[in-house]
Amino acid sequence: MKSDYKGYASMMKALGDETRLKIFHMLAEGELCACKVLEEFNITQPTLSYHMKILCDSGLVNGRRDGIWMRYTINKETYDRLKGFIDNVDPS
Amino acid sequence: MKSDYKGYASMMKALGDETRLKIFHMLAEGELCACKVLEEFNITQPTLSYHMKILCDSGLVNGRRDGIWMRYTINKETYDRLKGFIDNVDPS
DNA sequence: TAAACACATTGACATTTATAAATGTGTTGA
DNA sequence: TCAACACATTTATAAATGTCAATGTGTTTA
Repeated sequence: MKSDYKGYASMMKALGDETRLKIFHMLAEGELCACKVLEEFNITQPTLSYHMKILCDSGLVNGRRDGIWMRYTINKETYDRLKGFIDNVDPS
Repeated sequence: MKSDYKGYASMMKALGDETRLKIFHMLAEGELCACKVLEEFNITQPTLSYHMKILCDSGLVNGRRDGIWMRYTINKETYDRLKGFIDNVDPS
């Protein structure tokens, strides 16, 4: 049960970008398709796709195909693990 | 009270590196001087200094001079803000 | 089957990051 | 004052990152 620093660091890194952090917060409201996310930012579609890949690779976000669209949600299990990790840091 | 995404992203980025994440966890046990931290890693002193600067700049860590040594602690206030931010993401 | 749509991948590029070697700075003790 | 110590800063460099333009892929509909 030793801490998986590499995994947690990759989650932190995924959230350590302003665009991705905002996306993550948007997903907190519920599932969104890529096109809806894209509307909120001044970035190109390939750039969004790149960011979504990083979020998904970190495990914090799930993506599923729905016909034409990609719908994204927060992976609650991974997210809870991250919260647990963060909360267990108890500065004396 | 709009979210300071830039600030939170910089905290996440600070923790989004395995070395810095481990340092942060070490500091959770209490104050440490740079030399003690350095013992735990296979990095040079300038590299550690670089990482400590990033942690301090993010606001998550405080450093204070104590004679010859630099002693580091977790900045509880900033850390609590980060926890609050993370906890307020409520995936539906 | 072909066109249109939503998204992914590739290639290129500028910027940022992590690292070490060399050097600088501030503090203590002889 | 000088030497030694702990740490910071500078310089250089290789690797990673964020971005876009161009192109590829899979899906739906005409």
